[in-house]
Amino acid sequence: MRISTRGEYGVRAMVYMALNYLDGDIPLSRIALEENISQQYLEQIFSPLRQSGLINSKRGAKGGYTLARSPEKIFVGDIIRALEGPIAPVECVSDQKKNEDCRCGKSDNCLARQVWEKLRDHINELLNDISLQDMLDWKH
Amino acid sequence: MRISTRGEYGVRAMVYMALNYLDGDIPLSRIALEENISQQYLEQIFSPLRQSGLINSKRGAKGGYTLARSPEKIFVGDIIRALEGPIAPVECVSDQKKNEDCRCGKSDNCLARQVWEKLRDHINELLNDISLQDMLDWKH
DNA sequence: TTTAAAGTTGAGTGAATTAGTATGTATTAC
DNA sequence: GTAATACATACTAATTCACTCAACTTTAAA
Repeated sequence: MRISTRGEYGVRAMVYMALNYLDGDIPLSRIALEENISQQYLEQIFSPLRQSGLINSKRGAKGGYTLARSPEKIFVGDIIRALEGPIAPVECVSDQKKNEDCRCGKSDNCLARQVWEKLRDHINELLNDISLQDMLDWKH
Repeated sequence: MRISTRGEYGVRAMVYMALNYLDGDIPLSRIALEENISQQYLEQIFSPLRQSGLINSKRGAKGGYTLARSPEKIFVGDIIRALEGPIAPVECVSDQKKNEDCRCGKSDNCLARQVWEKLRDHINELLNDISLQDMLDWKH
């Protein structure tokens, strides 16, 4: 039950962006430096964040990234899903999958499946309810 | 955010054991057949389940496995933890780890960490609350 | 108009993990 | 003694992870 470093770094980077929301465009070099993450790896991470519409980019000198909307409108769930795809503890309860694709072969009376569905929904509800602004507010 | 097939198969096998709780010793060959899981792989999965005290084993002909206690006293969280270790979305909120080991270097004001802690606790609370008996009761 | 700073893209890579197989040993019922 | 079972260890092919590397495009500023 681990998220990858993409998700982990992505959340940290987005929190950093939220903390510095008023600074305008923030170059990756700055995030890489302050969060101690490889800049080239961050580039890979920011690409799907941009494609998901969570951040805007500006190319060229003095360019960088900005949050696409205010921190209270961006949720951890958005970030994780952008970076790791649909949140699902097993393949057969992922959005793209239908019951029939289940490894277990039980089309509708798979008791285990109901656990995975509950777990999936629980995780999504939690992560969809934590905004970047919520996280900023936690700061003592 | 996936669990491994060990956890997935482990839960299915344990549900099977619960469904057939009154049958006495159940050999792996039967579970492997009915749940369509490799018997050799199941052997690897049952070893930590036994070491965690969730099942008892009897060797030799007519041997097999039985639940170590009744289905209402065995929880999905027990099974997952036995097979995958502590449930934690990132390493730095795993039981074994201390704050200082965190990749981010922020000893106590890591905002991201608080998300992972909430997520960890949420998942554990859910899985610690679903017993095998609960699952049997779901059966239409 | 040049230059440097920045984003964008795709390929490559070594290490680790996953999802199993394969093989052999020990124990027990009959 | 034999067959059925648990137990244990080693092996492996494929995949994923966590990056690095290299090339290109765009833009601001000198």
